[in-house]
Amino acid sequence: MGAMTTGNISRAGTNRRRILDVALAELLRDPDASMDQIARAAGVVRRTVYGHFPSREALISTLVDGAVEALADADARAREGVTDPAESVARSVLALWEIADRYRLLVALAQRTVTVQGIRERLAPLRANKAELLRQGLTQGVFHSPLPPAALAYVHEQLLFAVMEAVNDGLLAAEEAGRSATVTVLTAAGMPAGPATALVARVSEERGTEGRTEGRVEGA
Amino acid sequence: MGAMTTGNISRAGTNRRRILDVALAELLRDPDASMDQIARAAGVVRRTVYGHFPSREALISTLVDGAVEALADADARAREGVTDPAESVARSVLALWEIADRYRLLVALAQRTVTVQGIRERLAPLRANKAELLRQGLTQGVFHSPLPPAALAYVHEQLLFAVMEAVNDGLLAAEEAGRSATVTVLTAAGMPAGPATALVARVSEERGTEGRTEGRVEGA
DNA sequence: CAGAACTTGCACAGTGGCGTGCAATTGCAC
DNA sequence: GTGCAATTGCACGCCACTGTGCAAGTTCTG
Repeated sequence: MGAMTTGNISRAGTNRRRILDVALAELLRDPDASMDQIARAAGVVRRTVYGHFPSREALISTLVDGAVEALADADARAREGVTDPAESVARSVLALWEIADRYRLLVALAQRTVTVQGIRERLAPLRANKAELLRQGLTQGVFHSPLPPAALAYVHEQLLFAVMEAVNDGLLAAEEAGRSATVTVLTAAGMPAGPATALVARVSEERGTEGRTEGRVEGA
Repeated sequence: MGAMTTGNISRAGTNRRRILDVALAELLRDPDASMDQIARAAGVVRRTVYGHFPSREALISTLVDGAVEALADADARAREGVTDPAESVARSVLALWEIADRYRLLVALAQRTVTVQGIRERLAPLRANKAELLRQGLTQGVFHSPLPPAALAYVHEQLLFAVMEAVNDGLLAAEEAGRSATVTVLTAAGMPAGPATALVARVSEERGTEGRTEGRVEGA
């Protein structure tokens, strides 16, 4: 009884596919989604999922492999025959975007672990400040970007994370990283590389000298 | 017996502080780190942690609040009295970086959920391709960046994630997003905004017409 | 030294997830 | 219809983690 929920599409293949699709969505919405959550979301019982995938890990592996393969293919196809680096990058990104867009709702939300979720939430005020700053810059013509200020603020935030990770992985010296990150943030906002570099050099010089009040913050 | 492990620094305050420090590291290395892992890493028994923080959530909250407060302060101080947007952004980022650097090992690694971890791992080959491409562009003078190619590849990857999230949050139209993201990637690599925009317009136009082979991919 | 504050070690109940086994049911194919 | 494959609905056992209680220590403070 009660087999009217989503209709029994049955015939394994279809179900397996559906499980994979739904699992992608569920898992990236919440990386800790349980097998039961996934199963229910797929309109299926937990036991059935185990019928298709021996373990949680196997399911995830299948998922990731598929996505990455699609991305790699798109990237390769987009770039074949193109020699100019800039055009190559452009084609690559555009192609990747099309694929990634399918996973957009998913991949992007994947960054929201419980922990990271909380952090970025409380970072919202900072981001708002930065957005306002960017808006001014765009209006004054100091910056140029097709992105709205708020989106640019997101970009800046993630950009800093990226540079941090680069430092962690030894791709970049920690001392240089701050200035490099700053220059990159400015250029990402559409400021020409030359002036951006000069500005950062000047400001960072200033900070190095006059800025040193030597005291520690008093608070806890 | 056996109280010789790390030496009993005792006197609560010190311990509480240490627990917070270590917890930050552990939690951001693995957002699902258990109270036991944290306690052990702090050279303390699980029960002791509960002596300082009533629950896991309370611990995390304390942590995040502290970090965010520090960041907000630094940002505010760096920007006071500065009117030029570009300089303001530069000062802000440099200041934030100093603070964030403390959490670098931590925050950056936070993105490595088990799920995300696997994804980015298998994305490595793609990233390597892109790094090589960027290297060429830098050599040829098409791109300009203080970052080494490999680090720039990280930046590009995260940048795409950022734009995806912006789309998800309704800050940006999905159709425009691909092109905007591409322009931003190019400018972040140091390409001037004007040419970047033109290039993307041309390429994306091309893709729109000639590129449409209308067929779906045959594979699974 | 005495007492207070803090830590430890152990034990406990509760919860929630994983992976498996098995019998019953449902649907598809021939 | 008969058979076959997949799905279902329970049933487990197992493990890891959370929070709490309590009786020992241990170390600092006065």
